[in-house]
Amino acid sequence: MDVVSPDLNSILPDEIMDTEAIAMEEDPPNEPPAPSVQSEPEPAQVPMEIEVSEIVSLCPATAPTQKTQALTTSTTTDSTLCSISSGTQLIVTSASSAGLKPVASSTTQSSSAVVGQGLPKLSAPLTLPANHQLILSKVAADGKSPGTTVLKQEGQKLLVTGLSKSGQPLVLALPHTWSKPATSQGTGDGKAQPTQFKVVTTGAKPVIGVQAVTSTSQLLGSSTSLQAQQLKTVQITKKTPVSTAGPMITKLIITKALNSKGLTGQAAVQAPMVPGRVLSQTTPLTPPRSIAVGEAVSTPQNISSSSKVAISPLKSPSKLTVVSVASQPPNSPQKSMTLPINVALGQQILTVQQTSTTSPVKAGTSQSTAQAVKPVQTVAIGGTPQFKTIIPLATPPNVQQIQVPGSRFHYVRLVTATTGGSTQHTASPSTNTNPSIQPGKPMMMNTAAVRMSVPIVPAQTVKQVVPKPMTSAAQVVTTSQTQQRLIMPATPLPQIQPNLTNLPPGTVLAPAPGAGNMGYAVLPAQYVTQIPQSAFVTLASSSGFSAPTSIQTQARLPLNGLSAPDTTSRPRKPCNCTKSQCLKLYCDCFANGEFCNNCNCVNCFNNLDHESERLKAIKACLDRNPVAFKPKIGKGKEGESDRRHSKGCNCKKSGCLKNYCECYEAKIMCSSICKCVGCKNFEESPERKTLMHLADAAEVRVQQQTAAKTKLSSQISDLLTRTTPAITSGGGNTESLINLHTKAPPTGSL
DNA sequence: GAGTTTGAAACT
DNA sequence: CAGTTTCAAACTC
Repeated sequence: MDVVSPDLNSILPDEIMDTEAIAMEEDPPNEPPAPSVQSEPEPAQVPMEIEVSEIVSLCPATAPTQKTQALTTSTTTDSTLCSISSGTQLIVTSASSAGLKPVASSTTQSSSAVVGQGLPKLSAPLTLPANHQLILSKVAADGKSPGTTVLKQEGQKLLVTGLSKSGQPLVLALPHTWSKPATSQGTGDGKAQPTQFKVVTTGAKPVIGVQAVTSTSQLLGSSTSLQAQQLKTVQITKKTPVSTAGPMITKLIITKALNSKGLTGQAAVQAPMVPGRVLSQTTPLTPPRSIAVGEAVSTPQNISSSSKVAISPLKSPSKLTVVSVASQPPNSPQKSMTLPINVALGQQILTVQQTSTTSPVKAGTSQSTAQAVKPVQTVAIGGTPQFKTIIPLATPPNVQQIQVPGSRFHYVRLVTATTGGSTQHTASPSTNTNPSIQPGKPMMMNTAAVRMSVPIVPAQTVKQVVPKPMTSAAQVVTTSQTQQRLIMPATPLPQIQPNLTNLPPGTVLAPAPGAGNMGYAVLPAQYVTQIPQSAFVTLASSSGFSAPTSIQTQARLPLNGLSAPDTTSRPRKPCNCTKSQCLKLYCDCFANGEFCNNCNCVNCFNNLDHESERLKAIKACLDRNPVAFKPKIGKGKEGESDRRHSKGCNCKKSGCLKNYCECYEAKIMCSSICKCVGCKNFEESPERKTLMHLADAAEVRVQQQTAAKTKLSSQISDLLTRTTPAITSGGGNTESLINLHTKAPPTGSL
C-alpha cells in the first residue's frame, strides 16, 4: 500500500522537518487539550508559532461542533457550516458568476463557517482548530472524487491543495519554518512572529514564493509577470497574540490573472492594507485573473471578479472567513465539490485572512459581494484586513496534469505561458531583498530535475523585495520569472492530524477512522520548492520547518539539524547510490526527504516517476523506525552545546574524529548514549582540538582566498573600466591575470 | 579515479 | 537484541 496507516499520524514526529522543534519546548503553550472540535482553546494564548499538531480541517466528515454561533449569510445554495474549535470562524462563500452573494461573517465569537454556493456538497463541517493549521484542498471536479481545498497552516506550514476543474490538483506546501521567521530581525518578540508566505507565478513562468515575515503587518509578495498570466502570492502572517492581544493575521489570497480581462485582482492586491498590505505587481499588460474560490469558474468576462478567502482566527473567537466570489458559467465543470472548500485553480483569487483580534467579527463585514466586475474583494473579519496573500492559480491552460504511473498523487504542473515557448527552466531569478524572509522564499520547481529544497541563495529564481523592517512595513515581492514550473502532488486533505510533519514528504496517510475515504499526503515544502540546485540549499525535511534562528537556518536543515554554518549555501551533495535505488536510508537524499536531483545515482526511484515505490519505501522505513525521518541531531535547550545525536554513534576505529562518525560529522560531541570505542570526540580531547584548529585554519584560508579573489577581480575590473576600451577588447589575458593574482595570496598564512 | 575503510542501515 | 550483511560515504593513494 502506498498509504501509510493512520497510526502513523501519531507517530509523525513534530519535527520531521524541523529539528529545532525541540527548542519550542520551552514554552509549552497552552496546547489545546484535544483537537476535538468542540473544545475551544484560547487562541490568544496559543501562539501561532507553536507547533501544534492540530490541524484544521475544513469540512471534515466528522460531526460538526460549535455551530452555535456560526453565521451564514451567504446566499449560495450550498452552504455548509463548519464547526471551528476555539471559536474560530470559518466562512466560505462562493458566488456564482450570475450573482455574487456577499458573505456575511458571523459576529459571534464562536466559530462559524459559511460555505457559499461555489462549494457544493459541503455537507461536512468545517473544523478549525485553535492551532493555526489551515488546509485547503480542492478535489478534482471529475465528480467522483470529492473536491477539497485545504489550507494548512501549522505554525509554520501552509498547505494549499487544490484541484483544478480538470481535476488537476494543486498543492502548495509551506514548511513550518516559514511561519517562524527569524525573530532576530523581526519584532524581536519571539512570540509574536508573523510569517508570510508568498507564492508568485508570473508570466509563462509561474513563480512560487514563500516568505516568512516576522512583523505582523507585512506585505506579501507581489509578483510581476511580464505576461501577467499567473500570479500567486501567499502570505501568512502570524502574530502570536500575547497579553497584548496582538492580532494574528493570516491571509491567503490566491489570485489568478485572467489573460485578457482580469484586472481587478490587481487592484485589490495593490490596495494597501493596514497594517499589512499586499502588493502584487503584475505587468500592466496582463491583469491578474479573476479569483475563483470554490469551484466557481470564472468566465472570461468575470475577470474582475475575485474570490477571496479570509481566515482570521481571533484570539478567543478566532474567525475564519473564506469568501469566494467567482463568476462561473453555469456550465463550468467541476461545480460539484464535495469538499468544504473548493478553490478553482483557474482564475481564482483566494484570500485567506487570519487575524487574531479581540474584536469580534461582525456579520456582514465581509464585503465580498461576488460581483464579477469587482476587483478582488477582501473580507475584513475582526477588523480591517491586514494581510493579503495573493496566489494566482494557474489557469487551466497553465496547469498541466501529470500522471505518475502507479502514483496515488495527482500532480499538477503549473506552467506559465512563455512568450516564446516552453519554459522549463526557472529562468529569471527573483531577488529577495529581505534575507530574513528567506525561509519563505519563493521556490521554483523544475519538472525534470527536481530537487526539493529551499534555495539558500536568495534571489536566484524569484526576486523578492521586502522592506527590511519586518515590523509593520509591508513587504513587496516582485518576481519576474520567465519559466517556472511547479509540480505538486495533491490529495484531498480531509483532515490533518497532528504530527504530520514527521512524515517524509510524499507520504500518504490513510484516512483516519471515521474520516471517510480521504487520506492526505504530506507535502514537504520541497515539493513546492524546486529550484535549480545551484541556487538553493536543500532543505532537510524536518529542519526547514524548525524555527530557524537565523536566516541561514531557514534554508536547510542539515542533516541533523546542524546549525547554520553548514546551511549557508551548500546544496545537498548528490548521492551516488547504485543498489538501493535511493529508497533506503543509505541514500542521503531519501533520508532527508528529498527527491534525487542531479545526483549520480543509478536506477534511482527517488523521484516522481516512482512515487508509489517511494511511498512504500518510506513506509517501510517508518515501520522499522518510526522516527527514521526525524533529525538525528536534536537540539538541546541551551543551544548547540546540548545538541546530541539521538542514537549515538557506534564508531570503533575512527575515534569519532572522522566524518564516518555521525556525531563528528554533525560537529557535536559524543555523548553517553554513544557506543563508540576509543572515542576522542569529547570536549577535552586534544586530538579533537587539534582537528578543530586545523579545520578552522582551513576554513579561514578558504575565506581569505575567496576574499582575495573577489578583491582582485574587482580591482581588475575597475582597472579595465578605467583603461580604454582597447584594453578590454584585448582582454584575452584578463582571466589569466586574475588567476595569477588569485593564486598570489599566501594560503599558508594560517 | 580506483580502491579501501568505515559505520549506519538493513537483514537474519 | 545481537550478529551479519549491505550499502554508500569518507577516506587514502
